[in-house]
Amino acid sequence: MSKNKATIQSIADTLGVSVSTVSRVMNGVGKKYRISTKTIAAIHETAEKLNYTPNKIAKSLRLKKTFTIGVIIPDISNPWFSKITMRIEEESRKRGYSVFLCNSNGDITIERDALKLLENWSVDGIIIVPIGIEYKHLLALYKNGKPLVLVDRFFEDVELPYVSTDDKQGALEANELLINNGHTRIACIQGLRGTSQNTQRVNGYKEAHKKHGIQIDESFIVGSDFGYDNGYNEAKKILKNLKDTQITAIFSTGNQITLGVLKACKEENVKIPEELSLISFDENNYSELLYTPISTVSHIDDEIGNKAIELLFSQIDKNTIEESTNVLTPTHLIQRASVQKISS
Amino acid sequence: MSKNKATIQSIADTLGVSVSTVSRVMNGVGKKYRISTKTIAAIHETAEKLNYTPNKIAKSLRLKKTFTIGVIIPDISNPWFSKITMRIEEESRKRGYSVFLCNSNGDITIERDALKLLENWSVDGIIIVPIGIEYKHLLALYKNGKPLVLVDRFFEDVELPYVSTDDKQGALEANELLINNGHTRIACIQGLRGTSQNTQRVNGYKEAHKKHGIQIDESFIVGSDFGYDNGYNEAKKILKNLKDTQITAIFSTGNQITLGVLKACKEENVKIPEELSLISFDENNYSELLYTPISTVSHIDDEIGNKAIELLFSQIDKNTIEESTNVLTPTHLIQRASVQKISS
DNA sequence: GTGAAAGCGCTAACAA
DNA sequence: TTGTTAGCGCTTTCAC
Repeated sequence: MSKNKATIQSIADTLGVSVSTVSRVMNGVGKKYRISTKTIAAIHETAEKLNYTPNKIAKSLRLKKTFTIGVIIPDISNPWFSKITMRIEEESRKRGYSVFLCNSNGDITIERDALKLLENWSVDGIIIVPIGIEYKHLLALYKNGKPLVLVDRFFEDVELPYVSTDDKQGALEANELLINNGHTRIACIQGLRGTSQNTQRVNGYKEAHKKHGIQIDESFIVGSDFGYDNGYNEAKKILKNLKDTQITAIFSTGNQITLGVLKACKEENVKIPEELSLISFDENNYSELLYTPISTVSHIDDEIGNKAIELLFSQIDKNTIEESTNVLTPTHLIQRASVQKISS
Repeated sequence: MSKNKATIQSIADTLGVSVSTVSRVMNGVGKKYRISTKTIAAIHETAEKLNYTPNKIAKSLRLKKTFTIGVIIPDISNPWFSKITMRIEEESRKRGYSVFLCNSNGDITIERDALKLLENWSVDGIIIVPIGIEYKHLLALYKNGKPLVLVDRFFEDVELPYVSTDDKQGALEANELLINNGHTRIACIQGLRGTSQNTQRVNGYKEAHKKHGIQIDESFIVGSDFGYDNGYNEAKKILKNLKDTQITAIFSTGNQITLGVLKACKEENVKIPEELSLISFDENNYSELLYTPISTVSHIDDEIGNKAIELLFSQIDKNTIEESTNVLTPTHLIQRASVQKISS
C-alpha cells in the first residue's frame, strides 16, 4: 500500500488520458460527455488499483464550497445537546455534508474563536447553541452572508434565525401545575442569567404567579447556571431554610440542576414529594426511574434538530422563503409523582 | 461588510507589496525576514480593515496538513461517548486542531463511509470508537500511515493502537461482589456480540463463576446490543421466569441496558434489591439517584479521552516511542444498595 | 528586506 | 469524445 496518495493526475498518467477526463468520470458525468465506455471502465479500474480517493481539500478550494457545516455547542456531554448534535450530524450526512464540532464549554471566548475557526474553514453553514449573552460576532457573520441558525437560545429583536423551545409556555404550565396543587411558595432555580432560555423560563414562572394572583418573592429565584453544582448548592440553601421560607416546591430550569437538587434532597433527607414538590425542565430516559419519578417539561430534541437543519439548508440552498425563519417548538408536560397536592 | 472575503492577495494589492511579504507577516515570521516594522504594521492594519481571515482550505492544500482530527462514535447521545468526545475536542482545540465528528450509529456501513470521508478530508489523525465487528478498513488506513487510535473497543491480535477499559477485570469484580453476597444464579445481559467490550465483560462474568466453582448456565447470558430496548426486553423475559430460573441477580453490561432493566423491574413490580440484585457497567451522575441506587463499575472517561489524544498526537508528531501503544485503564467498583446479601 | 513564481489537487471554460 | 489550461488562496524556494 503506497503512502503517497493517488491523484487524478496519477490516474491520467498511467492511462495516458487527461485529468479532465478522469475528473469527469470520477464525478459521474462520463456519459454526459460521451466518454467511451471502455475509458470509463479503465479509469474506474485504475482508480481502484491505485487506491484513489478524491481530495476534498482541493475540491473545496476550487469550488469554494466545502460541504461541511459547523456546530458549536456549549456542552455536548449534556444529553439534550448531544441528542441534537446527533440529529444534526445524521441529517447532514444524508445530504452529503460533514460536521465540524466545537464545544464552547460555556465560554464566550471559546465561542468566538470557534466561530472564527469555522469561518476560516469556509464551512457552508453554522448551527450554534450560543452561550447566549452576546451576539455581535454571530450577527456579523450572518450579515456577511454565512448561513446560520441558532438553536435553543436566541436573542430577542436581533435578526438571527433560531429554532428553540417555547420555554415560557412550558415554564408557565409547569408552575401552574404546582399552583393548582396548592403551592404558592415556589422556589425557582435558574440557569445562566441573560440567556433567552433562562429568561423565558423564569418569565413563565413569574407569569404563572401573576395569573393566579400570587405575589412573587424575588428571593425565591436563585441560581446562576445550568450545571449540576448550581442545582446542588442552591437546593442545599433552600432546604436549610425550609422552615423560614415555607417553600413547598422547586421549579428547576434544567436537567442537570435537577440532578443536583435530588442529590441535595437525598443528603438532607427531605422527602419528595411529601416535604417538597419538584418539577423540572428537560425529560430524560431516566426521569421516571429516579428515586422519585420527576414531573418534567419535555421538549423534543429531534424536532428541534430537524428544524434547525431545515432552516440552515434553506439558507445554504438559497431556496429561502424569507418568512417565518424563527421556530418555537411546543413543550409537553409529563406528570409524575414528584408533585403533590397540598392544602394551602 | 463585504461579501467576498479578503485574501493575502487583496492585502498585498492595496498596499503595493507582494503576497509573500503578507504571508510572512500573517504567519508571524516578519521579524525573522527583517521586514520593516512599518510594513508589518501596515499589513496588520489593512488585514484588520479588510476583515481578513486566513483560508484554512488553501493553507491545508499547500501544507498537506489540515490541523484537523476525525472522530467516529457509534452514538454521541450516549453520555459515556459524549464525555469522551468532549475531552477529545477540548484537548484538540488546545493543540490547535479542530474536530470532524461522525456518528456511525452502530452501522458498519456508515462507519466505513465515515472513515473514507475523513480520509478524503485529509484529517491528520482519527480517533474511533469502532462498532467493533470489523477492522479491515481501519487497518488498511493505519498501515497506510494515517495516525489512528481506537477507543473503548479494540481487536485482539490486530496491530491497531487502542485505549480502553479493563473490562474483564471490572466485570470480574462486579460478579465477584454478587457471588460474595451469595448469588450463584446470575443473569448477564450483554451488549453487541463480537465487540471486544462485550466479550471482555462476558468473560469477566464467566471467570468470576469459574473462580468460585460455580457452573455457568449459558442460557443466563442473553441480549444482543447496548441499547435501552435490549435491556428492557431481556429483563422482561427474565422477570417472567424468575421462579423457574431461580435467578437472583442481573449483571448489566452497559448503562442504557441498565435503564431498560430498571424500567422492566418497575413495570413488573420486582423489588431491587429485595427480589433481585443488580450491578451495572458505567457510572453516571444519576446512578445514585435512581429508585434504587445502582452499584456500578465506573471507568473514567476523562482519562481514556486524554490517553487517546496523547496516543494520537504521538503518532501525528512522530515522536512515537513505539512501545506500549495499547492502554487499558482500570475500573472502579462503586457499591450501592442494588446488591443484597442472600442466604444461598 | 522584499518579490517572482511554482505548485498543492481539483474543476470547468474553452479548444479541438 | 477528449485535452489544455487557468486559477482557487496559500507557502516557500530562489533570486535580487
